[in-house]
Amino acid sequence: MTQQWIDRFVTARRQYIEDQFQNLNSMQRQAVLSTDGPLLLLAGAGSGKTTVLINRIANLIRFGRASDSIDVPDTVSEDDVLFLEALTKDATEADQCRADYLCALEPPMPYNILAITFTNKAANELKERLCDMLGPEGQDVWAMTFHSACCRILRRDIERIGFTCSFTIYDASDSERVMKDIIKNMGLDDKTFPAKYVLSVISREKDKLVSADEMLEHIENSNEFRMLHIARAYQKYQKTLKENNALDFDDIIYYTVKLLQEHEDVRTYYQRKFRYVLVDEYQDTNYMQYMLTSLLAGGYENICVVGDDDQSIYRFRGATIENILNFEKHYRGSRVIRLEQNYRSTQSILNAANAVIANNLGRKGKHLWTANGEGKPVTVYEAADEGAESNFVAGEIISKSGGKRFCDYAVLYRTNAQSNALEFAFKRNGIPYRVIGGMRFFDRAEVKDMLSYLCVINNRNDDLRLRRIINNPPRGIGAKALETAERLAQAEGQGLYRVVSDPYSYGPLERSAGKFMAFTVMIEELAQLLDTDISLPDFYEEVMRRTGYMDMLEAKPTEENKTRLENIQELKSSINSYVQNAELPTLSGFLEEIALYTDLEQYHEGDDAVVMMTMHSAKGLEFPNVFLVGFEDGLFPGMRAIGDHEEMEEERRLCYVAITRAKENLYITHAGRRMLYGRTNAALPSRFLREIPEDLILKKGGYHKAGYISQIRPAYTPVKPVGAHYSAALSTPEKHTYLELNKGDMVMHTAFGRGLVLSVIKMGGDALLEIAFDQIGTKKLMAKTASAYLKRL
DNA sequence: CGCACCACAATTTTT
DNA sequence: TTGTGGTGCG
Repeated sequence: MTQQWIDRFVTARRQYIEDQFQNLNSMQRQAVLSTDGPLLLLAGAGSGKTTVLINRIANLIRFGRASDSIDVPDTVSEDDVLFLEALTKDATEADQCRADYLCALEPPMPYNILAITFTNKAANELKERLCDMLGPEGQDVWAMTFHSACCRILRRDIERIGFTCSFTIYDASDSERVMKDIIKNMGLDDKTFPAKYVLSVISREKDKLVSADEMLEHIENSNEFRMLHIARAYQKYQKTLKENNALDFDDIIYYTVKLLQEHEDVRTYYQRKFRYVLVDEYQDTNYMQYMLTSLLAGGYENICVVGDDDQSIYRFRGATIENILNFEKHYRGSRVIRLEQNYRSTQSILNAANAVIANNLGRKGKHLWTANGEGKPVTVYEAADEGAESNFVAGEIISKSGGKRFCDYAVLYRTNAQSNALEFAFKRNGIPYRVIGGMRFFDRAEVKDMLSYLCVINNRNDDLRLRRIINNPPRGIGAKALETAERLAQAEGQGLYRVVSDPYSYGPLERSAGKFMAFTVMIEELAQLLDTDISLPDFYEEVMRRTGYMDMLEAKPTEENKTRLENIQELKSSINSYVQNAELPTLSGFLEEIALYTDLEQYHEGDDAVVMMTMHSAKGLEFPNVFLVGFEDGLFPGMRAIGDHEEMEEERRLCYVAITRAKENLYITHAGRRMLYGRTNAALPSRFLREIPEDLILKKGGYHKAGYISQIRPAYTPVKPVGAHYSAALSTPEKHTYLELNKGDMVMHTAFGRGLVLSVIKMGGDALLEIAFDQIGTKKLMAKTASAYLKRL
């Protein structure tokens, strides 16, 4: 064929493929059709990014890189070109088949595609929608979370780094237990070295891919004794976990990266396997996850990341917004596509969100718009206290809903503790509600106990779980006997189970040997049971009985124990559903699923109830009516964020996420005083409220008029009030209208009382004041905001 | 060994 | 105010 024919073919091919994605807008389609090389997809809230992801994968499987390429196979004839050009929208099935065949260019198999998400929920949604679109072969796409993908990789090759493939996964509380023991054993004070803090330092090191030894090396020549101890604790912690054949959440990714880095054959295997890598919620990835994805995509460099820098709200967990900001530096020749059309909210809601987020400096910049229409203004309600605030929310829901479709309403707050007041109001008003978050099913003691039995049966090296259950229910194995056994195990460099299962070989254990024996025989019998063809649920039933756990609960039928009994029964239904869904159900498979599972999905059970959750948990969700409560400085943005620029930007992103959850109606409420931690404090409206243009806001609520504010707010005298500027000045004081204070000044605050200025730090046109108040202690205040309430003494 | 009592701290938490 | 974890006693 001549070049002209080839060009015509490429054009016709592109046209045909484009026609297959008519349901998308042009930016979305561009994202779907850009198959080759690194691609950064900046997808604003509600811009249909999951749809894009699914269609992109569909395009890859169906047409390979055809939509993005000028390559034409030699087999294509002039006839074919004419056929494609003549093809109409209502082509016969046979013609479509021929067209598909002609257009496909090196299409990958489903298992050549890796699509990584953060949550199980997102992964499941992806899988489901893929299967809807592609049929059963959608199952073979690697659509899973970071952690489950890594587990899958590790189960295959982890033996190369000294674990066995039946490894256990430790959750945060397991890790804490281990660390507490280590701190104690090292003779360190658990006040100066709280396990949580030590673990967080370790977590950050792991994120940087720094091993315990490397950390110690770095620290050794400095004289940071604190870090030195932590580095040693890190070493011990990793050693303990290895002995227990256990990995924590960070290890799952850390070791996968190490495995890929250090074993060329493994790396090559996956780099050849994954022709296309897609990463969802890229703004939430940390360094380690960046390394992982970049290693996995290192073969073909076909990496597509989807994210929204404005929705990065997990910095505190190590997520680094830099990954998204630096994508174009990390991957040369990358393309960037912005999805800014929003299909979720009204323009008013988007305007509010745009206005708030515009105050952030470190961002790529996006401007959401919608064809949905203006919509109603944002309702802002000022309440006297959290009780009144809750009543307003309850009242509004009752009058608006008319008792129907409660599930169309969501209440979002900054901290879980805020749900209490709301729950009272909802109960009083008979509004059905559901609180998401807080205590999770698999965190309940009795559930963890039963799971611990299963863990020990699955992995006899799991000392941590063994210790949890060895005397639960009580078997007369006391702390003393256990301690002796542990010392023996330590001395021999063996696992606890080894010692305990052979107690007669150890003199010091003779008194409790019988009891140890009885316990280990029971475990062994259960383990043998597993080798028969017993079903997993039946097996679990046996575990509940033979361990005596059920008897223990039935023996004392208190209300509490009845609930516990129900909970361990409920675990059986989890096993049931696992068995039904898994291809090849195994105990270790179930345990892995549980370990990597959070019951966030509980929300989609579909009962008609108002949902309450934190703004963090609401990410990715949407509701027709959203209430954002507790918009007060000190609560949202939180105390810690005030005066810390980075933190403040993160809070603002959270605010942006919260606002963009609403489809039709958005309410924002704040209270003049709020009880927190048993203490009532005066509170000022959140600065984020002031960032929303007034013309988008409809103020509601009589509290303002009831005069509370005018009581605490002293007559504010704006500098030279002139005509129309007067009201503007009232709501937003201009630069330098604040009280100029110096270190050492005594001040009087209308709400906080008398105080001494400890420090003044200038920040732009504002200043951060640190004031020690006589009554309530030291507070950080922004001069601009506080000036209205402060006077010099 | 189990229970009661006290001290203490307490954003957010996809895995 | 709430929950949790550690300690000490019966």
